[in-house]
Amino acid sequence: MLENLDKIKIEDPVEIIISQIRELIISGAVKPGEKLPPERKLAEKMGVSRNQVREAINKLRFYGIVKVQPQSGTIVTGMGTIALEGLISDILKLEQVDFKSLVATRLLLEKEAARLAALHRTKDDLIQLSNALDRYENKLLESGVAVEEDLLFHIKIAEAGKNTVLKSLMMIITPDIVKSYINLKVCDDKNNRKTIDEHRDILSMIADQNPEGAMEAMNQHLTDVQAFIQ
Amino acid sequence: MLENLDKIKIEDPVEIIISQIRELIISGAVKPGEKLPPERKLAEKMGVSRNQVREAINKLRFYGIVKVQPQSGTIVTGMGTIALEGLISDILKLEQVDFKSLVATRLLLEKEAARLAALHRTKDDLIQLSNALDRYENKLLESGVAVEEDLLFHIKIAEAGKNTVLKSLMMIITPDIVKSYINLKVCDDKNNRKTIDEHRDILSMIADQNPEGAMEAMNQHLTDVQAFIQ
DNA sequence: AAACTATATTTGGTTGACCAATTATTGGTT
DNA sequence: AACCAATAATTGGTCAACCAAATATAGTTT
Repeated sequence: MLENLDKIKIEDPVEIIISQIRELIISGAVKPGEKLPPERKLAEKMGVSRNQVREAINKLRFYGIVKVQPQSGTIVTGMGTIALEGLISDILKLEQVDFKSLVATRLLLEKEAARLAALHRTKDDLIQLSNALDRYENKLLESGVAVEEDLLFHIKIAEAGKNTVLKSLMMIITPDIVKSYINLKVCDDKNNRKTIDEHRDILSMIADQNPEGAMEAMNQHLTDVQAFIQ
Repeated sequence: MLENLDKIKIEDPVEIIISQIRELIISGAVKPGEKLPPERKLAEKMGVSRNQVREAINKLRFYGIVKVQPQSGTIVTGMGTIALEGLISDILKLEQVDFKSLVATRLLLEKEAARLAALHRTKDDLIQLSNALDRYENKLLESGVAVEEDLLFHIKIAEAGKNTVLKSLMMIITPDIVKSYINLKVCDDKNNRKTIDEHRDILSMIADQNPEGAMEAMNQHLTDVQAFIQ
């Protein structure tokens, strides 16, 4: 009998507050550049504590939707409406990502990162990459699993490419990659040898300053991983 | 005489706290899966208020580095160390992005988005894109500036591509694009006609389901914008 | 001794009051 | 009337005390 009852979705108060503020902005009541009502007023109007309003504003600030000026007010930034369009309810933070999109996007970013690394790597970058690769191999042979070290190597590649934005984006999706990989148990002993070789291939292409080769090596590596998962 | 004095970089307390917690994690004192010391202890040890520790933990939670369990404790997630490597001091949030990296990365994402849109667009997507384009043109001809509407059109393209992660990433860098464009005054009357035509080209390629053409049209469009800036 | 229950402690969350910087208002001076 | 300085009100930031849930501890029973 009890299993007929639907689970009640308890909604986080701050999410409700966010959507209320969102309404204020997209309805045009508060236009970009203007100030939001003060925290106290918002709290009073909505009948909640000021701290909760505060936390909601914090989140909005995090996404760059508003900008707070201490002792003055919080102004909504110009582009706010764009981000808000997507904020409908999926609290951003690329939650609930579908795996296909994730790996496809990763492939795109990683290939470019490898290409750029081949073009712009310095001697110091090569040392860093080599060290990261060593750490990866040691950890893998030792404990059989080295997801983090693996991805750290990839991050180092992005660093060598000298494109800060690309690196940031890779770091943003990395947590989700890790999560997916752990869930799907990517790591398998018989694959270790192969992935190590592939990593070395990538590094050598970068060392040779061969952008197309690096891109292709990365492509090979990731499609291998991809194939293994499916 | 006074201009000889260096500006003192006043560091935000919570950033210091973050780096301290970061030290705890990467030093291995608190391993992934384990609990962080309670907020009160951290506050006492560092000689700061609990609220500041609290805010630091909030930020770490945003980045997915820790996960708080109310009335129990805050555990560090497995992938935390990776993100922390890059968190050294540049407060993430792709602050202080260099413009070159930004436009280069945008080009990469937008081209792929256009390609995917040509492959996967539905009839409804075409309607949405057409509407977005209309809004852009109207706003541009009316007020002479339509940065937001411009980017909203691009976001719609990403949506039509059906790759959620790619869209999220585009939404992440969009605010910085807007900021840069406004600062550099991209919009200019004599360019309006051209950009409108280019937008229409992109849309028609997507409508024709021509992925290579869409990619090339997008490439053309963005390199034009890029050239105008420099 | 083991298992369970009741109590005490610890933990993150919440609240209301206070602080300093900013902004608005007021009164006076030129 | 215009400008300016002094004061009052407002605002986001900070803090210490309190709350309820989760956990650890002690006590009791079997």
